[in-house]
Amino acid sequence: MTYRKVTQERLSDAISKQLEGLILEGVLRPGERLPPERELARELDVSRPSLREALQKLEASGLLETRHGGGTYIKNAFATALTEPLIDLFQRHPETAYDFIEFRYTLEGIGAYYAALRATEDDRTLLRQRFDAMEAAHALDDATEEAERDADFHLAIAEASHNLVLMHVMRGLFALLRKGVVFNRMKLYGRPDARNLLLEQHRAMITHILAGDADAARAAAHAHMNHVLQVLREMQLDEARINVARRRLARQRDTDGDAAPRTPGGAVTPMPR
Amino acid sequence: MTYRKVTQERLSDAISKQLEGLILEGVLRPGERLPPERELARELDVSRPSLREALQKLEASGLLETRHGGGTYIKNAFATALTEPLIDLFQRHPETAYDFIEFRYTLEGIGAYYAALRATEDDRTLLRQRFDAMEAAHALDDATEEAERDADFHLAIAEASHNLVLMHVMRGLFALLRKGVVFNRMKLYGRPDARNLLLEQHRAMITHILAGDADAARAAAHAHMNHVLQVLREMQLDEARINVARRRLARQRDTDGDAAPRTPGGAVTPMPR
DNA sequence: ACGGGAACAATGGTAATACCATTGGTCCAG
DNA sequence: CTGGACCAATGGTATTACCATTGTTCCCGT
Repeated sequence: MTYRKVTQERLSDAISKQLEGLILEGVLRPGERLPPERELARELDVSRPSLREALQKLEASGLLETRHGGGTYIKNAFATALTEPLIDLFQRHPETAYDFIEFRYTLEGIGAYYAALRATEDDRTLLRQRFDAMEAAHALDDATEEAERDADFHLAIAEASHNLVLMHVMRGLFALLRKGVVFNRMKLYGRPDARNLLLEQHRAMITHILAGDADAARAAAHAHMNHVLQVLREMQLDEARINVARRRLARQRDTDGDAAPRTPGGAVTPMPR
Repeated sequence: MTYRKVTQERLSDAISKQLEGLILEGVLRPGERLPPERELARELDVSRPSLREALQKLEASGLLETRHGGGTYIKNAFATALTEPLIDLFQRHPETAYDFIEFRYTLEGIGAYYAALRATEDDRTLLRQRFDAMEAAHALDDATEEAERDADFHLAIAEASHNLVLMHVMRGLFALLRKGVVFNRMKLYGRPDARNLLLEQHRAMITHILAGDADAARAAAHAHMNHVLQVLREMQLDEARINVARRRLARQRDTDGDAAPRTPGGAVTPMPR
């Protein structure tokens, strides 16, 4: 018979494990600042040295960053590892903005779908908060602020989907957006009518998510991303894509061959073109 | 002119760097025992806490092993030197395996869909090559090799989808998979019947992609991931997830409320459960 | 009113010390 | 010779104090 090892886990390991879990689950968000060591130690009811050992370990694995005298901050190692290569890509090939939206189309759809099914009460509260904040920014006519709140809203959905991988990837992508690497959201908001439209699309998403209607939520998300793509296209951002010979070839097959949209029924998975 | 940053390196970092050097240079050999902390601290002329922080970091990166009351020992560096911090993060939180597969379900589906529509002749050639390689490994009964070729095959599909963002994210995911989770795959391949089944699922995918049947390709990808999930589930890997209270709550809503699978027709976007 | 700098509070980094827990050996009693 | 108790060595934890850096606030001189 095998006996359960009573190991007596090391305290610092237990701490780091717990913090690690919180980061993974997204309770602690990237960029967020941790409570000061003294306070955190008191709350966890451990000594500061033990806590520090735990923090050291997490910092070693790239999940934290400490600034002497400035606090401890959460890094998103996972998201950056996954999206870091993309920065380079976007800078050299701006035409990938199309791919970006196409990719988000799928992710936003699935995120909204799962969110409608899985959102806890906490999630719902957060969602409402984020939407209200976005609406407030909208009323203030502050494009930059609204773009930020927009991103927050989408991230809240990703969190509510309770798929950690999806959430982290989404965070990585939005980190790119925020840095303005991909394209300028402000341009999007610069258009007079588009802003209202965007808000309504967001409203549709949250409504269906809160109602628990997964299919409708996904459809709303798809419609939203579709619209974003439309605007993008009008801006001739996709012109640049012509240069990429290989991809043009590929697209030709796609558009020439099957002129009819390959989008099955209402439950569209792939992005209509 | 740019000034050299007068960083004021952290003491514990300096210590760990030095020890690390000694280990990697082979001055300290694997299996060897380090002097007791008190003594070492005295020799290096640092306090024991500082030394301990350094040791913790080295232990976290797998270069050391400490036994309570028994001393500190050098571990074989090369056995663990390659494991990146993110990898063991997943190892320590096995419950993310489910999310991982769920996420891949969507990505593989959409990847196969687009690949069927957009694959160039070059893409098709590469796909065939990768599949043949996988089949060859299968015949050789080499589980590790087959897992590698398996990953290559999936990446080829992502490339053929001609969505650069999708491709890069997929690469990132597989980078994680190759190192950390590969051993999970081995278990997968360890099952006698499963191997054949997996191969057939892959065959279905490539067949439909080459035939340009996007819907069928996506369905095949979904079926494949679904099967992987099934096996994973049988291994009770998802048992560990129970501990995460917040997420359990969320899932309950999902499974209790909507017992009927929320998967519309054949064009399944969300992952059936 | 404005700008600059000094003072201060907050916060991470280092150190010293004491005590606890585990390990492994030694030695004694049976 | 064996079992068990004791003990020393050694890593783990906690407490405390103080130093170093950062960021802010607020006052003073212009």
